Amino acid sequence: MPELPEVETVARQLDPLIRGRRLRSVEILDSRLAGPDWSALSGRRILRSFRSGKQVALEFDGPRGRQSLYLTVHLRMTGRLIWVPSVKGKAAEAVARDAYRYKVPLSDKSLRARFRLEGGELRFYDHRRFGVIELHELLPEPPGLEPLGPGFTAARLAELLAGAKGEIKPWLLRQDRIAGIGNIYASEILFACAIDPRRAAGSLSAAEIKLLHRHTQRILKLAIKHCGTTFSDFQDTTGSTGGFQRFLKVYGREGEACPACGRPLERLVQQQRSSFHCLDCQR
DNA sequence: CTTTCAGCCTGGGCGC
DNA sequence: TGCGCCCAGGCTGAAA
Repeated sequence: MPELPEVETVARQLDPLIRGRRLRSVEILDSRLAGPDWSALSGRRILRSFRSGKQVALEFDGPRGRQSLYLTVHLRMTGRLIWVPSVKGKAAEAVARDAYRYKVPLSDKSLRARFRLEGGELRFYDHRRFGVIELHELLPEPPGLEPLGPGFTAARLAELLAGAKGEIKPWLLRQDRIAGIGNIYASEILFACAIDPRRAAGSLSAAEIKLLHRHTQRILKLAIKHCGTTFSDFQDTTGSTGGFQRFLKVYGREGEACPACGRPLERLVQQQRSSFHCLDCQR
């Protein structure tokens, strides 16, 4: 689930649930996550939960003059952060199940870490175990531009694209250029711009760059508004389930009619990732 | 320098 | 029921 809008959704939903709570203990259930000295967090209070690039970051206070610590979570493909309040038995499990619904449901087998806080625990589930959790004294800066920040302008985008090599769709996935776009939104953004994903990144006209700038912001903001995209077998939805999948125009729709012209949409593979596009609408 | 491409993991889904 | 293959919202690092 983890592109910018989904990570933003998780960080926002988590914030009011865990802000101000003190951490009691950490239990790591996956040896891949065993690196940091988790005891450094014990007794510290969470100041806020926010997004940095595609990562969820939790700021912990620095008691007695010590500096803050930042816990960063990269969800990669299947990571999930679930808040389970300390209520009795079945009710707590129901909260965990309903907090977010995915194609791969929560199971105890994919529970990788638990952060016990006052009043509940923050669980990290990760079916495929690609997720990364780190501890930092200074918040690491995302390598690329924040697309919803003031620095992301059409002019800046044009500068970045001026020297760009390769095709535009893989370029949009480069986190060291723009931080936050992933495989779903790259296809959706290019469809909105009517730009062929195979176009050379350096070949976009000034008008196309303006479109790219505008639709990148528009689509990311719209997806955040709908709590991101959830691929799910569940027909049942809850308030915190992503709703943007209803608005996907091309992603995952190979063979379906283009919403603009009706021609069957195509799937192609670029750098081992699927891209979806319309041969007529995108040039 | 670029670009490709296996690898990291754990399945689900499909064709045979 | 089983086997082999392809697929998956991300990213790294080695090879070419």
